[in-house]
Amino acid sequence: MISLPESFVLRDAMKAFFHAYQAFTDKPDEMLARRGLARVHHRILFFVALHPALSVKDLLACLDVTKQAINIPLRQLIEMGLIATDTASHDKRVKELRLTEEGRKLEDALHREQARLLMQAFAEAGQDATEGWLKVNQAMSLLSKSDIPRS
Amino acid sequence: MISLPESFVLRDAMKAFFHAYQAFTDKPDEMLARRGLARVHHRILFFVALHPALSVKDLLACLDVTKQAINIPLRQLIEMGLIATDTASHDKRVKELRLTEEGRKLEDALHREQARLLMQAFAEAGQDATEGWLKVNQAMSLLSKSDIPRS
DNA sequence: TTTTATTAGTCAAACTGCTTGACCAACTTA
DNA sequence: TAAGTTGGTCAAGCAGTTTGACTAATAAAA
Repeated sequence: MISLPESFVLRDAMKAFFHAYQAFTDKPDEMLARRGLARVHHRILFFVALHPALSVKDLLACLDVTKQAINIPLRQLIEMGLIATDTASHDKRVKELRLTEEGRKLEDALHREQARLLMQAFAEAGQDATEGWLKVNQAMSLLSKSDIPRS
Repeated sequence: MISLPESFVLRDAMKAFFHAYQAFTDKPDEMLARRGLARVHHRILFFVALHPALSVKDLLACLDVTKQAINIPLRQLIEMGLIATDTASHDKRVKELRLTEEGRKLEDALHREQARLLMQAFAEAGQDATEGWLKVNQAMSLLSKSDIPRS
């Protein structure tokens, strides 16, 4: 049984969560803006990096948005040569999305920036806290609807 | 020293963070939408609940947005009788924002929904993990620029 | 084989949330 | 009195998203 913190403590935790997420997206947003890109582009790059050969449909499910929402950003990434598409061998309808070499470079630069922030917070909080942070986020993310679908 | 997870593990952690935050804002967004309100309104209500007598300037600093961004949502909340304003006694320029009784009710309903999700994740992850989660978020949020300013 | 469902893509219209920039009014401080 | 601060407003514009309607290619079911 988790000891219930009083209401104001829980609100402080929520505030910290809010600001932590804000800090997490801050630097990448800035880097992307310099290239005329935005957070959507990063999210696309991120999920394609994490799940190579991701289909468009699964990408939509990951992000929990409509296909119209990523239509233009995805097209831009393809036109800029950051993402490549192949038609899947098992089903010619589906496109498999992959990072190009240049796409991998950009995604990696953004990833390193976020990793730097995380590692800094991890170092301050300690090993056990880090493992706890991962565990709670994992548990909470499973309470959400949009995970990579059981294809 | 924090043991460095391999690249793909860190990406999994980031993904869990993303989806955890998504899950965290999901239910409140839905409840707000039914009233014709949005996440901005919630953020305003949340910070006013956490910091009664908050000034507009400090609210902007909390949210890290411009005054134009909250001009209309804040006005709506005041017109709907969810937020009340008094002029500060120490400085007649500053407005002190407070929740009305009705505002407190709505904020509380939203808060309970988020608390329910958090407590569920906490229960699954355990007491130690919960404390670690708080600790890392706290550390990370302090790495961001926008906290409540030392007034 | 014909029909239905799935995957991907597109165009259009609309709305929200946010930005920059330019102001104004009230008040405080130097 | 002059300068700075806090709050508020109007305007224009952009990005990200939505719903809705439609096409095309392919796969699966009848």
